[in-house]
Formats: sequence, structure tokens, C-alpha cells
Amino acid sequence: MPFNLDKTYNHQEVEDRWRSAHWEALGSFQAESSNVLTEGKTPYTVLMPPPNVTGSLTLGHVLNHTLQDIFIRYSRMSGREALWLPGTDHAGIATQSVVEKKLRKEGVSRHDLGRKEFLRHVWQWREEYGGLILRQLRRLGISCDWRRNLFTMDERASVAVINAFIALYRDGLIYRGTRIINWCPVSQTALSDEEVIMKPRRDKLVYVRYPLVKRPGQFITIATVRPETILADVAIAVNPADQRYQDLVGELAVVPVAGRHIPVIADDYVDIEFGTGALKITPAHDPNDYEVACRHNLPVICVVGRDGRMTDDFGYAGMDRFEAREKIMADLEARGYLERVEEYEHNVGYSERADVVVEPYLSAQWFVRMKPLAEKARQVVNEGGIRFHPPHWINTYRHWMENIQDWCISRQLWWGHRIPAWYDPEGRVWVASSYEDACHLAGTDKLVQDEDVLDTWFSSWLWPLTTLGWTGPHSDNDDLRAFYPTDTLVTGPDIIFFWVARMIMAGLYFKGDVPFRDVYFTSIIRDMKGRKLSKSLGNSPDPLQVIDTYGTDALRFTIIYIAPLGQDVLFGEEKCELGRNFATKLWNASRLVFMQREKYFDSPEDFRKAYTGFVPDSDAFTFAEEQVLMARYHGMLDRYHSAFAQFRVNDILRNVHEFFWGDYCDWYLEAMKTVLAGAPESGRARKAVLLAVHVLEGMLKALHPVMPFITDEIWHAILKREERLSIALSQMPEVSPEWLGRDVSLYLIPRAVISEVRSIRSLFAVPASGTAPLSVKAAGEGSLRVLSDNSDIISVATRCRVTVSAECTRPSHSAASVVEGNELFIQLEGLISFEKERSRLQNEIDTISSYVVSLKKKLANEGFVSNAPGDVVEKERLKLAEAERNLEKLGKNLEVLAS
RNA sequence: GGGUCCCUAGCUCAGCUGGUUAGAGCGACUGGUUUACACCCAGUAGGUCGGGGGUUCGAAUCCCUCGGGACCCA
Repeated sequence: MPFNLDKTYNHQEVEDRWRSAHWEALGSFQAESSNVLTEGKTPYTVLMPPPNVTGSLTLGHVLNHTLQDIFIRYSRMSGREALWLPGTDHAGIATQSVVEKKLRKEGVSRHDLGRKEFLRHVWQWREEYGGLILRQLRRLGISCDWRRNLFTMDERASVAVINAFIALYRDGLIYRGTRIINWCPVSQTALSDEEVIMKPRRDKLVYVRYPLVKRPGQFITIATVRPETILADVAIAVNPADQRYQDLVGELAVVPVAGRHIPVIADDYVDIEFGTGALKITPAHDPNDYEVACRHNLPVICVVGRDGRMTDDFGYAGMDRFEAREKIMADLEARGYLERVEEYEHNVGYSERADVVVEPYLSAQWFVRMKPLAEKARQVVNEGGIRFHPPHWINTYRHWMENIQDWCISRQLWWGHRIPAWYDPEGRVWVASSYEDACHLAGTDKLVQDEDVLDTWFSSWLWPLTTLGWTGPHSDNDDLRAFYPTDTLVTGPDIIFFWVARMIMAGLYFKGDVPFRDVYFTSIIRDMKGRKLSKSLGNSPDPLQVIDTYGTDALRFTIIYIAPLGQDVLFGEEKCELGRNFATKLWNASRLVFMQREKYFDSPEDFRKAYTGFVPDSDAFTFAEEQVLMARYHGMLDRYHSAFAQFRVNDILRNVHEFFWGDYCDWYLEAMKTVLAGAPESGRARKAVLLAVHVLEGMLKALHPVMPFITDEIWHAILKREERLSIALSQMPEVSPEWLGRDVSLYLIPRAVISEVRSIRSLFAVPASGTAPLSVKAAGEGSLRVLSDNSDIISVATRCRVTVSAECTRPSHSAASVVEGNELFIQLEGLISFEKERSRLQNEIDTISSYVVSLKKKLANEGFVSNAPGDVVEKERLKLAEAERNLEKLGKNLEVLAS
């Protein structure tokens, strides 16, 4: 029966084959609403966080998508209708700037082309390059339903965005207002608060004297980090409680350089402790100042333009704001207004995309009123309607919801969903789904559409709805009925506000139900030094190259194995050896099993019959490792399923890894080899092989969600199966309560004996080739039986000639030990040093003695005995009895040695 | 300033609701090619669980405090 795997595992070949020829081609991962609605299957839906069309695969994607794939494959194998919805988002600013940059190289600006022509270029770019990330994701072997791939700018998603806007507007939750917003001078668009990254920055705190109009020779001194905005000052504010300035309130001061007269006003907003306690008020360039100005009816003067250059009338116009800052400081000093300058470290907002300091900028923008949406969204998470993993992110979420600001959704871009608002000649605004509808509402056709587009996140927050075919508040279809709400969202904690929180709001508002039940927040991947991965540092490995070197399965295994829930993970490419080694081991162990199978089964058909009828029940096994294997296997499965239930993903792998490498390979397969080498009768031999395959298949299934390729490949070598079949569509093994509850401690004695003998042999540096007689004096009937039944295995594993008996005298010239009350004597004539053995025994005795002392002390403690639970006390008593017995035996051995 | 998380073997980390003589992988050291695997096997060394205090019969685990580090929000 030549039915085995190749000698070495070729990940490249196997992965390519499965990816291209099988899963996707056969539609293995397509989910249907009818299976839920009419067949009654339980749905399980995962929503892919849409990567940017401009993006390329990063390790963050690898972690994130592997996790999603693990959840979806596990659920599919657990009998649920598993739907994974893929897609990409149009990334307004990023995509527009990529295309603009390309055009600039050709000497063209978007304004040269005009809006329509420019958008044609963007779409063309998207056709050419936008599929990159999706092709790369496919290499990960992820099992989404690619038929349902959606792009946020697709017709269906766009209709949804427009209808959502209109619905919110009609409900009074969207408004247009003039406010200070975050302006990116490079992209020249408004940003939301979330798109501003606060970064520490060393600046100069400049103290400037403002002469008082009616008090010649007197000044009021303010401190500012933005001296260039002095030109736009409209007041100086002091705290009404500040004794120092009380008599100055109501006076007029002269703005240096500008020469304008401005009032000194009193406002609670001013921090008495900061600087001099006097604050210049520049409403056009600071949101807080703007509020102060509104309260005091002050004018607004603007001196910084859309491009970050000055627009003043005092000779700075056209200069960059930072250049102007230097210039005005020199001018202030020259004219005697500069009092002093301090080094000052503070946090400054930078634009997320362009990485430049954002400019607070007064303009008319569209906003979503967030408070009414936040209330329910906060509640639903508080009450457990949505669970976060790890749960501590609830604090961050709650804090944001409680201090929420209105969301600026308009962007001064061309690439995106154009705001469905039109202005009539009187400047009145008409919101409608089309120009025709707007005309109808306005009663005129002289309408001009708003130039702006919507924030990309305004389409992303509808993602749980649009991916299932929702196009507006009255949408209804089978997919929505079957798969909404979705189940598990896997995403990075960095977009908890951008996306997670807003999706919850949108789901509740538009659909009246949560968009998902569980949110799994991934780790952040860093390099081995703990630094964030970044292109500029050059410390982000290319996942595709890692895949070429180690294999997709190896990378997936490694990244999950090292990524604990809620902690950052330090990644180095070399760590993938972990996964590669595991894959190789899995391959080789399977080869061994199949090799033995060839010997004991005449044909694949012979094996198939025996295997499909094989039931591993407890009475069928006489060898200790068979009992241990089954008990441990079900223990592993039990922990496996509960780790899934608790979202403890890396426990899943550690658990399977430990069982496979330790129990299965090191112990069971080694024991099986011995049993088979002993020319057993064929029924016994076949049973040992069947058991090996049985557990192998269970492990393959348990590993499949993490390592999809190699497991499918080996699974197809267990039995010859049709190509359309996949382990991905097979049934996950279930825990047998009978095996789980079984006490196999007796069957673990041979292992303990083997370990002890190996350790002693090694200690005395017994040559590997030498065999020594080993006498075992069994502690009782049970161990006598188990040790006798397994003496061949012990012999081979320890390279000793083993004799097991109930009684035996201590052979001379032997090293002695006690394992679970069983006494071991290894005759090492000429090999052991008398002194060495004496000191070894003495050491052992000392260790156990101090252990006995601590146990006695514990049991003599009245508080312990009366307060601790009965079983705990009983356990300590047993430990003490056991230790004392061992101590006694070792003591006798030492006596014999000494006499 | 408010919040969250982390500090356990040389390195990277497990240790979940308090009850093992504190574990793993990598690295180090010793020995090993017995036909699955040197991407392997067997064995050994290495830790007063960041410092201090408290709760408890019992603390790596709970509480307080100090020190060090990371991140989020102002």
C-alpha cells in the first residue's frame, strides 16, 4: 500500500495548489442565506475591516486576517453557516494624493483636468493597482466569500451612503455650520478630530508686551507659542479671579506690529497659572479662543490661509506660517515688544496622512450631531450587548462616548461620495438624493451642488449594512435577515473611535440592532526592539517574502502563537522558524504513521474499512500510552473548545502544540514504534496504527483554522477523497466526556520511570550504547500490572534490560531512585562512582526533607486545616505521605551504600 | 492632568476566577544519525515572580504605595 507523503514538505507547491486549484475554484467558502432561513443553520458572520485600495499587505493585516480566518473556519467546521464578507475602502485622502502625485510627475494638476476628468483618472488607477491588496490577501489562504467583495465607492454602497446622509439630515442629526475645524494645509481639506495625531514637540513660548493705550509706558504681557497669529488678535483675556489684572479689565491694548487696539476682557477660560495669566485671543486660529470671542461678541480676523501661508496686511503675506513665526519674533525683538523666550514642550496636532501640523481653520463644514447617537451606543456596550475582548477597552470606549464631539464629515476633496446638498440662488440648502429631487424641493432648477465629499469613514460606518446589501433605511433582503447582526469583528484598537464606535451607532440607528456581538482587538505588532513597524524605520518585514521563505502556514502559526490577547507583540522574521518547525514536525509525524500503515494494511480499501469502523473505547487498549494519549487528546480538545469560547486564541495553539509535540510525538509515537517493532499480532498492530491516525486526524482538524494548507494536504492522504472535499468542510472533533473524566495517573507511571532512568543515566554519563539491568520494585498491584505490561517500552526507551517485580532485594553497585513509590535500581557496575551516587542521594534526600518540613508545617497550622477546603487539605496530606515514603526508601538506599 | 496596560529564567513570554516543589520556546551546556524528523532526540543548568507594605490559614495571582516602561485622551 504505497500511500504516503513526500519525504520533505514543500510549502510552496502545496500552498499554491490548494489556493488556486481547490478552495476558491470550487467555491468552498460561499455562504447562502437560504441555508440559514430555510435549512435552519445557525449563521456566523465576520466582517472584514476593509483595507485601503492604496494599501499593500503588512504584518498587521496578516495577524488580523489570520484571526478572522481562524474564527470563521472554526465556526464553519462547527456546523455553522459561516460568511466572511470581504471588501476594500476608497481611502479618500490617500488615494487622491497618490493619483495627484502621479499626475504631478506628468506635469498636470487635478485643477488642470477638472473634477470629472480627474475622477476618471482615479478610477483608472483603481482598476490598475487597487486589486493588489486583495491579491496579496489571497496568498494568506483566507476563506472569505469573494463573490461578495464590495468597494465603498460601488454603486450599491454609494446609494447607501447618500440615503444615510439624507435620513440623518431629515432627523436633524446632520447640519452645516461654521466652526473651527482641523485643517490639513497639505491635503487642503478639513479633518475630523480623530484624524489628528497629537505629538510632543519642542517649541518656544514667547512672552510679548502689549502697550496699554491709556497708560503710557505700561504693558500687559502675554505668552504664546504662535506669535505669528498675534496679527489676528482681537482681545487679551484674563481670569476674573486674577488679582493682578483686575484693574486692567476694560482697558485697551495695542497689538504689536499690527497696531490694532483691542480690549482686555475677563473670562473664566483663562488659566491663571499658565504663562503670565494673560492670554491673547485669536478666534480665527484657535478653537477655544473662538468660543471666547463668541461669548464676548468679538470680531474674527484671519491671517493664515488654506495652504498654511500668511494672508495678513502687515508684510508677512505669502510666507509659510513657520517662517513667519521666526520673522515676527525677530521683528518683535527689534521693536522692543519681546520680553523673553522659553523652551516649551507641548503636544501638537499633526495630520494623520500628511504628517504636518494641522491648522485650526474657521470654515463652513458639515457635521453629524453625535450626542444623540452616542447614548444608545454607550449603553449597549455597558450592558453587554456587545462584548469587547479584552474587556478593558470598554473604558476607552465609554470615555470617548461620554466626551463626544460632533463629527466633521465634509472633506474638500474630489475622490469620495459627493455631499447630496444643493444651494439655491438665495443660498438656501436642499438635501436630496438627486439634482432632480433637489430641484423639486427647491422649486427651482438654479441649484449648485456642494463641492465637498464625505469622510471615508462615513461610508465605513455603514459597512455591516452595505456588505449585506442594505441601501437605505427601508432596505430588507434575505442576506440582512440571515446574517445581520454579524458575530465577530476583529480589528485594531487604534480604530476603536474611527470605526468600531461609529459602526455601533450606525447599526443601532439605521437597523435598530447592534452590528456585531463580539469585538476582538488585535495586538499591535512591533519589531524585536519594541518599536512600531514603519516604512521610514525600515523595520517592517514584507509578509510576502516571509511567506516565500517559511510558508503561509508557518507565518500564520507563528504570528498567532506569539500574539497574546491584548498585548503588543514583538516580531522578528526568525520567529517564523517556530511555525516552520512545527509544520515540518507535523509532516514527518504523519509520514511515520503512514509508513506503519503501509506495513499492516494490504490496500487503501483495507485501511478505509478498518478506519471508518474504528471506535477507540477505553477497554480496547492495553498499553499505557494508548490510554494516556486518548485521555490527553480529549483534555486538549476540551481546552481547545473553551479557549475558542473565551477568545483566547493563542491558548488554542499552545495547547495543541504541547499535546502534539509532547504527548503525541515524544510519547505515543515512540511507544507505538516499540510495540510495532516487537512483532505483535496483527490485530494489535493495526489498532495501534488506527489510533495514531484517529488522533492525527483530530489534530489536523483542530489545527486547520490556523494552518489551512498543510492540514488539508495531509488530510487528503489519510483517505483518498474527492477533490471537492476539504478538511475545511469537515466536522470539528468533539470532546468525549468519558475520556475526559478518566483517571490515567496509573498509566503515567511508565513515563515517570523512563524519565527518571534517563536522567540517572545521563548523570552518570553512561554511554548511549551501553545497556544496563534495571530492577523495578512496584509500589502496588496496579503499578505492577502497568509496569509489567509496558516493560518492553520502558526497556527500549531507557536502553535497559527491565525486570519488574513486587519484591526484590537491592542489587549491589546500583543507582537507586523512587518514582511514585516504585523503587528503581539501575545496575551500573563499573560505571558509577560511589561518591557521586552518595552525594546524589544525599541531595535528593535534602530536597525532599525540606519539602516534608514545609508540608508538615502547613498541616500543623490550625488555621490552614480549619479554613482551607477539605480537598485541598487532603491533597496536602497525600503529598506528605508520598514524600515521607520516598524519603524512607531513599534513606535505606543511602544506608546500604554507606555500609 | 485623567485613563489603560506591562515589569516572572540571559532573551521573548505562559501562568484565566488566590491552594504545583513557578512553566514553555529560543539561547547556553552535556550526550546522541536507534530507517518520521538535526527544521530532530535525550538530559542539565538558570528565577527571593520590579521594590516595599497590607488582606488571607495560604499571594506571581487580590488591595495600597513607590520605581521603571508603553499607549490612549485632555
